[in-house]
Amino acid sequence: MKIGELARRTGVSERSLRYYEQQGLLVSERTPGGQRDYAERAVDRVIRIQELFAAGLNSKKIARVLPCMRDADGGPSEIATGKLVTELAEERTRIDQMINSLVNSRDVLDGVIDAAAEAER
Amino acid sequence: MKIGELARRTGVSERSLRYYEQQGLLVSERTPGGQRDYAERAVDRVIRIQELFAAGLNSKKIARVLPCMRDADGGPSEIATGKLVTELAEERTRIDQMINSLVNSRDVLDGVIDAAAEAER
DNA sequence: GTAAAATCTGACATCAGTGTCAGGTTCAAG
DNA sequence: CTTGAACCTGACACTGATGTCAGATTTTAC
Repeated sequence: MKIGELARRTGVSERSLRYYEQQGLLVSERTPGGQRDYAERAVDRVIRIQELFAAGLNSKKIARVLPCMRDADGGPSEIATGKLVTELAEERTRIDQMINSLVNSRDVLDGVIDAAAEAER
Repeated sequence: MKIGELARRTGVSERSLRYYEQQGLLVSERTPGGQRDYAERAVDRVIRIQELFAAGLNSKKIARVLPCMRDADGGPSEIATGKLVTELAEERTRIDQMINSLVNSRDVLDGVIDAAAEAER
């Protein structure tokens, strides 16, 4: 599939898809004319990348993690080194805290929304 | 309490505290000499602000939400308008999606970490 | 073959919170 | 007093993913 379709199906801009490739996060075949041609699995991969970005990992770290995760089809093509595992454990902790923080914020917003509904009646 | 102590107790830099004040998110008394003097409740407030930032709200929106939330001591000093409620509901949806995304990423990292532990033995 | 749509590369802009530094003032302890 | 620590304002830099635009090329539809 070409870049336009991938962008549409993932909700990620073409700009970002090219950037991901430049950062070594995403690979593509090329047509004889030089246009990108993506495999079907690219869809899942792009979504994972987006999620990892949202989780606060930068592209360098994502590039190191990606080969270690189980792909849609097969098992992981690489095993994380001890150093990477340590770093990922830290990220994991951070993500956990982030989730707690988000849950708090969600509760706060709910409180404000409820108070407004309460006041209305 | 002065800015240094507040920074220490909240883990937020002095720079950020001054920025919050500039954005109308945080108020402070001033000593005769012009130095900031915070009330005890500022601690909780700063933490809330940080959480709302982490949840992706910008300072302008936070400034609108803050007066509508229940403070540590009393009830909310303002009730959210219909327009604000609509916006907050959207934010809430976004935060929910964000949480889901983070949970996914956490699971992915766990998978990588587990696979490494698995491989080691 | 032609025209429109899609894609290519490269460059520059943006966002918004935060880091950092400079030069000056205030505060608190001895 | 004096001195060092803490604080003040103002300004500039940065980060790094993403938006956007220009000009050229490829692809697709007719």
